[in-house]
Amino acid sequence: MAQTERSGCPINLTLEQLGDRWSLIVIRDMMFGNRRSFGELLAHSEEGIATNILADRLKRLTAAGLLSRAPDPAHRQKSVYSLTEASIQLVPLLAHMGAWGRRHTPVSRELSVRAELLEKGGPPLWSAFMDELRHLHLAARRPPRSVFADFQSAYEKALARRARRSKP
Amino acid sequence: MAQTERSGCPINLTLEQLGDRWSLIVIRDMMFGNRRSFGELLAHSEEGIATNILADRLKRLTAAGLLSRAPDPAHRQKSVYSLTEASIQLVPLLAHMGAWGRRHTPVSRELSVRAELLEKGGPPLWSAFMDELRHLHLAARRPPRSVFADFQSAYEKALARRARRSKP
DNA sequence: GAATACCACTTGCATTTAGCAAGCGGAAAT
DNA sequence: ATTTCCGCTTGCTAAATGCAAGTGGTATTC
Repeated sequence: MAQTERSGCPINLTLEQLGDRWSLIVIRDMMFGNRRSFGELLAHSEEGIATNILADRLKRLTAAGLLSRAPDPAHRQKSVYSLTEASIQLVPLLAHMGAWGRRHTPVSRELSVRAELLEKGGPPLWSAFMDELRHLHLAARRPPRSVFADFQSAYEKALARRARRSKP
Repeated sequence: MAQTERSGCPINLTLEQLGDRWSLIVIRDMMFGNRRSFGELLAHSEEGIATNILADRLKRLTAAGLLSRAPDPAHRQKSVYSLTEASIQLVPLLAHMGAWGRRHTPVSRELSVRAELLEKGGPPLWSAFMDELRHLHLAARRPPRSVFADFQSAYEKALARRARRSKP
């Protein structure tokens, strides 16, 4: 989708930037899954993103200032992609998408736990998460608590609960 | 975009429902512009939606339970489209899209005033607006204040301010 | 050093979606 | 009867997505 600026409405302009099938999925995976390289994003894509689409989106989002890219100091073939302040500020938007989706679409329980926590935690939790993302992606100071760790442990609990529930 | 349920993640499922170029634009126009017919949505489309896309989206959103359609009692050729509870619950999402767009995209001042009010008003204002939309679209009780009227007058003030500013 | 594996894409082709504008058929107005 | 209105539909082109093989450079293994 070309950047066409069909109108100056903020909702429209946000959609022109992010309103395709895959951009927010890439940002979600970096944000919640801490995927930072092409290979990680590809290998762990729940939705099965194609290589050409992933390459295209990483390039576009980087050009638009929503991601940044640096060489991986540990491995010369790889780049490390990071969120920028602009993409970190999408946390409330993604939280609302998660909340709406939990209510109106047939979500899987395990993949919903983060959305549930974000909804329950509200704006204070979102701010804490954004601070943590600034630490992980922008070299900001480490915040006192890890929202990320909360998400992970809730997800693992949900997986364990499911494994227990599916016992014969 | 076919409904493929590539994963059970709520963000992904929300995107599968609404993550195309036009669905949220149609919902926005119904919500904020009170456009209720095919002809109105077409004639007042700031972004110039094409007739085949509009027809397709109205059909899809209706089938998905995000819009409802009834014959227009005043005019036999027309239908009246209404938001449903599911689409009314998109207000916070659209509010956040507007807020993000105001910060990160080159918005026009006049078309941003609603987004600015929604951001300033926060969740209490969103709830009031949703109640008003339930009145307008779902025959719920009329709420005490009109958020809609606030939006309109702010928009008209911004237009007047622009007209005054462009005087030679 | 040669062979193999890894890495991030790129490519070629098919399918789907968006975009433009004329066209269609029925209803309403003149 | 003719013209206009109304909500689409259609035919065609352009753009985006999707699949899977291919490419070229780097790193590791034998």
